[in-house]
Amino acid sequence: MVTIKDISKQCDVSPATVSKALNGYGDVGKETTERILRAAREMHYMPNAAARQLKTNISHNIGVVFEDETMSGLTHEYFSQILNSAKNTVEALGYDITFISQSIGGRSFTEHCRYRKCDGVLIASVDFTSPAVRELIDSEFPTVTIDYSFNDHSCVMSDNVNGAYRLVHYLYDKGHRKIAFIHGEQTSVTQKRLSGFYKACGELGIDVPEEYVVEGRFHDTKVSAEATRRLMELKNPPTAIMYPDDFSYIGGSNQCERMGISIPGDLSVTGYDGIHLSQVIRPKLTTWYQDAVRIGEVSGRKLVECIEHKKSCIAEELLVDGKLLEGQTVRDISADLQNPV
Amino acid sequence: MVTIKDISKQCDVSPATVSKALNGYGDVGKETTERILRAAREMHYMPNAAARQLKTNISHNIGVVFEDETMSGLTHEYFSQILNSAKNTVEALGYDITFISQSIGGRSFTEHCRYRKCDGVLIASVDFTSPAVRELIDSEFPTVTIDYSFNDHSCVMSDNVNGAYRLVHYLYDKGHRKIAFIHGEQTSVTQKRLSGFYKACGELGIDVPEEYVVEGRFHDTKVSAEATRRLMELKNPPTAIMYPDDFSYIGGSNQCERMGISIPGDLSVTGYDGIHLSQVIRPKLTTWYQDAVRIGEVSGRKLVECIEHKKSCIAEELLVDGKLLEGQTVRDISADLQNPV
DNA sequence: GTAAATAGCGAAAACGTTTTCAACGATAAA
DNA sequence: TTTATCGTTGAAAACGTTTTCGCTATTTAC
Repeated sequence: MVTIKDISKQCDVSPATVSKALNGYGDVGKETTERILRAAREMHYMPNAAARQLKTNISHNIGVVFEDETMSGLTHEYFSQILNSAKNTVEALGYDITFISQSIGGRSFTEHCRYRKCDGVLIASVDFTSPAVRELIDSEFPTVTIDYSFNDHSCVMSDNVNGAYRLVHYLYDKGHRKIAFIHGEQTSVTQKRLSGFYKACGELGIDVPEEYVVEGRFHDTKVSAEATRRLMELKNPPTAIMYPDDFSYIGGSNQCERMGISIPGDLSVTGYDGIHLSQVIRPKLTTWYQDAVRIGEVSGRKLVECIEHKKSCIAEELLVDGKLLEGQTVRDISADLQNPV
Repeated sequence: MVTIKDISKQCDVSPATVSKALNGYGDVGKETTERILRAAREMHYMPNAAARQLKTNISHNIGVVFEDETMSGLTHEYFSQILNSAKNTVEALGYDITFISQSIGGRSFTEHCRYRKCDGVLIASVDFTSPAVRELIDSEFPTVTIDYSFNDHSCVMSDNVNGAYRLVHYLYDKGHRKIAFIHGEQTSVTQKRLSGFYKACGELGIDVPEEYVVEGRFHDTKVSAEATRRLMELKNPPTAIMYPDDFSYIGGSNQCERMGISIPGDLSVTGYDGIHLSQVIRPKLTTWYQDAVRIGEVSGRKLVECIEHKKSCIAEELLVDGKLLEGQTVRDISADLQNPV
């Protein structure tokens, strides 16, 4: 491996000068700088990250916390996309990404980060209420969380209030007045969607029977199928169901088929996420697209900003817009409104 | 941050002794060792990875090469699972994972690995024919590839020959004699599946018209839909189609619906991969399950073995078994065999 | 002309480890 | 008693950087 010392010999200058030239200090002569840079290039010099880190205490390394146990992090397309996008973003800024986990040896997230001297940590798809995450949040590391907000820490979220809000509006425009909402577990994401849901319903004068709002589970087809069954067996079933995510819709769809309910003939539905799958199945799913790529970008950028300007960087909640993907799972029943069954 | 020096002061021994005690050299007295370990624990000592790496030239860090451009790596459930599983495996062995990419600055995979001083590299889901990958393979780094085999390098694959072979046999048992195969791009995986396909057909005396074997694209619903259309418009259409992967099946399924072809009533189909999705859609997909978790495990283990016993570790091709997941997309038409249409 | 500022460079310390080697005292062997 | 052996410890060098500070030579200001 060629080191700074090798270059210094080659160019007949001191190691100090080489280092400075390489790092663009104004401190060294123009001609010398050029000679050094050329030599470095020709000799295929690669800085030794460990040495640099040891000296500067900067690793140019960002930790990423993903859920371990259920594997639901990496396997979830939404989060995979966020991770991938964040990775590309921070890489362009000179940072690498290392997975952080609490290992068997009882090493916590925080300790793992300390061991690897992460410059900052991106936290996504994890149980945010766990003490391990709390410890990390309270630690010395700059953090950015995704889809969950801590006080005094930056956070990137897709605009869940607006997403649910707009879906309701869309359904309303299509003539729906009996709208059910199968939502995810009690998380802050769920709460925002609920608030968007109720806000829209309130504005539009839609009456929401208690039994129309049911708790499901993200990404769980069994639960969504069961919830769908219950809803459709009501004396007064809804004309539209909003699912917590695109994947859950699959369960609902299966259930409808079992019950002889046609989508969108008898029942209109919407998903959430806008993953690839939702756009290739038939009927194409009407859903709310969360801009995962953008979320990854924004969170990566924000984290790097926090790292490099720790002082001036303020904690903030960044909202990323989504958009409605109009598919074929919502029927326009506004004509029926005049003469209801 | 508490260092070895701090501990040495606390325990009234030299830093050298502390280091040795911590690393379990036999070299240091029993009582002293205990004192040191206790102090380390109490003071929350964390070794400085950079310093250690600088000295030992071992980073305990494994690079992972995933496709960048199309994002098809991380977003592909099969590969996500492999990655996740490999991650868990190597973490248990004391290694962390860092993503390796060729960055904008024109840094190649190999240079990136050198910069981070990766102890070894896992290569998956990438264009294996690219010069950048070739360079990495030829470099000083121990590598393990997934689903692609280089000479003199270890490689982990699911048993693609057997997978295709067994699918054909299964279809045959259900009475199918006209079996079409939409396969993926020309990769070594595809070639193995083709060879398994032809082997089974040969053994069973199944005649394979040339037009029954068509090149599609992995994970591409449009292409699979189009290929399905062509096949079903033949004068003599197949009674069964094998798709290159579960996702591609979605495209085929849509096409069949458009053409009024019922699955499995009029056409039997199989997928490949056995991702979550395939088991929750209706009809449930009959498919070949690739044990991604096992593949990740095996490749992680093998890589660490190569790293830690560079000398004695032989390059080998490791096959991981899969299994048939019987769904509802293959109809038993053996009764029809007696009196064909 | 002198004094002061500046540009360009190098010596050396430091970052936190690991590891070699020597030294020491104590014990075993001769 | 002397010598060899062993177990335990420490001094010090090394890994490849970065950065401070001081030095010289040159330029600028007066």
